[in-house]
Amino acid sequence: MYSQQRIRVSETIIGYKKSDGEIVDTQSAPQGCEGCEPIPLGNSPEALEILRHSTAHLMAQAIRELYPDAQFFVGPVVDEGFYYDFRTSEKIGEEDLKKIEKKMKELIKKKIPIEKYTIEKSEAVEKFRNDDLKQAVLRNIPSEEVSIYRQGDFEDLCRGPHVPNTGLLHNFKLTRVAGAYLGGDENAEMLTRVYGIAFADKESLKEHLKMLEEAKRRDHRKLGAELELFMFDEEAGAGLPFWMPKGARLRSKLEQILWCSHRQRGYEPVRGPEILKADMWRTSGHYACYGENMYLTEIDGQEYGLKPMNCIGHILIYKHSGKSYRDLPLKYFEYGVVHRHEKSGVLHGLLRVREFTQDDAHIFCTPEQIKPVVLEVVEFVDAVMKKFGFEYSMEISTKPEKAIGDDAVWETATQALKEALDENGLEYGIDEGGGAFYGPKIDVKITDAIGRKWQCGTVQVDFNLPERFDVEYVDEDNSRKRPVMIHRAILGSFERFIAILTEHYAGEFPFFLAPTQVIFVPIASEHSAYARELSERMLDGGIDSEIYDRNDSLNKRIRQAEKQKVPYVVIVGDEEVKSQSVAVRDRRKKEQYNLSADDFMLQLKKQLEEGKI
RNA sequence: GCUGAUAUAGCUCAGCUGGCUAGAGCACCUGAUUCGUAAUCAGGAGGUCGCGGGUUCGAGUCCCGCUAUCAGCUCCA
Repeated sequence: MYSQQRIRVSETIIGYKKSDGEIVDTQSAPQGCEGCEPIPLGNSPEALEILRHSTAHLMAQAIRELYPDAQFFVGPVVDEGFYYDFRTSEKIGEEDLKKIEKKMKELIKKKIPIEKYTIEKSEAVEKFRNDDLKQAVLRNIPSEEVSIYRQGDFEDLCRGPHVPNTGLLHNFKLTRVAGAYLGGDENAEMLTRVYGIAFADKESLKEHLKMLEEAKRRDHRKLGAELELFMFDEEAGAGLPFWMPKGARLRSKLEQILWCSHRQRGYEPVRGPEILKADMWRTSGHYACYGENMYLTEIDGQEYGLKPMNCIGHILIYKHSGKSYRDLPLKYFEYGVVHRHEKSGVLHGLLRVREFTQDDAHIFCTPEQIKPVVLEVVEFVDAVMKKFGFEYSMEISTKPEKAIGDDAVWETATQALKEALDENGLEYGIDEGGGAFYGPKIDVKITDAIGRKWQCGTVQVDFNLPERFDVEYVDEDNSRKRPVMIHRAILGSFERFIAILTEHYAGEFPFFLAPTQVIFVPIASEHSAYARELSERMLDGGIDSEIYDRNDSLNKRIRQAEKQKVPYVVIVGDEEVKSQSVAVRDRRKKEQYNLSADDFMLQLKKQLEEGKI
């Protein structure tokens, strides 16, 4: 991804890779390392590991010089760079990062050697006796010996690896400052965390910073405002999205596409109420397990809860009439609006909200049907993901320690999930013990434009709710049996999915989803009638268009139209009216061409068809 | 929820260490202009400076509380 550095730095060896993959630095192997692969300074994963870890230490050294009372916890390398957690009496803000960077650059110029020595753990405990954070680190180290790295006056307990001296650490950038719980424990003290990124060469750093800029440009919150898709209102409440006309058009198109694909796959639409008596939630277990996330209220002395999930509605509809084995598998689906009281700090545009709509379905089936049903759902997921060009990965989560149901059923269900994926030639990871208490599941994770992973689709096998609600069917031998319930969502939620779509396409939605698919720009006012005529034809064909015929210059209206990122901007003037044609600016092809109005309509209808799943 | 930061017109932002009627660009309204592929000109209107307290002769500016947003942490579709 990043350009290979071409400069002499590649001659500098900063460590060795052992056959087992372990990295040793030059401090640990001053004589070299026999049978090891040398690691030249560069952008290989191993070199970056060393580089970034050392940059983290360099940052700590700079922070110590600027804030002498700073105490350090840990400073690891992570996917997107490195960070260091620490505590100081002074508050550190974004504007202080420059100061720290400056100090780091001074230290780089000095080319301070980075030395390593090893002491007994007990010695280390004594050495850092006044530093409770280091004591916490030491408590987590099982070995009897610990290593310490020293650069100038700065020393830190560390396993390494590090570069030989600070002069090799030119290309870095501190990216943000934030708080982080000590040891990741919500109830523990909060430390200051500074994040940074480092590369072996300047070009790669530049590329990375450009990528971050691009991510900002694609941010669905920014695009959502620019394209007038959705909004929030401070007085209405946090995490409660409003869909504006263009956003609602986009969403409605997605809903319709998905609705058809559900019907074609044999799903029956159902709809449950938004609010149910709290006793229902007690029976389901939500009240106990999920209660703090639920919105509860009292009506006529009865406690009610706004639904955080749609399962109960579907179960009650199933139970309303007797079911036979002939009815199974029975697939109920609903665009279910749910409310969950998410913590205020986690709300994030449309990606994390308090009211959202799931493309939810519950499939009631026999244990034998689990496998084919799951296979069908996975194929459905794959078709949808392919339609939008998403990369995704899947994970099977197996039986957790606290679980209900006997092992044999768990085994059958888990095996069914695995086989379904294997037979579909799909790869998956295993999250051992990560299942829900009622059954194993497959999670579908989409990778978005910035490389973030989002859990969207999910397929869960549930033996619990059928039991709790006494759900039954009559089998061929006239005995009453318990069906299995499969909970599944393909998109996850329309809100989150549309956020990801927006960033994925950078606001340039494919034709079949675009809120406005065509913008007409009549050259002069007398051409508006022709534009209106075409616009109405389009609406008949299910295509949304707008006419930009305000009293502005032609250039300005074209500019405004282009800024909407619509697939087609159509210019019409005397020539077009005369020949019943259109002059098209095609955003996808980045071309301009003329064709007859009829041919254009045909082209658009064909493109609408591309939206079918 | 926690840590830190931010909140000025519909949007993006000025407004120095508290000092007379709070500025700009875009958007909006009116008029002129009717144009062949990314910003025509002129005029106008629009803000109890997020909300509520406090300090002060005087608060957009300082302090406290609340609300919302942002960066993370913890959690999740």
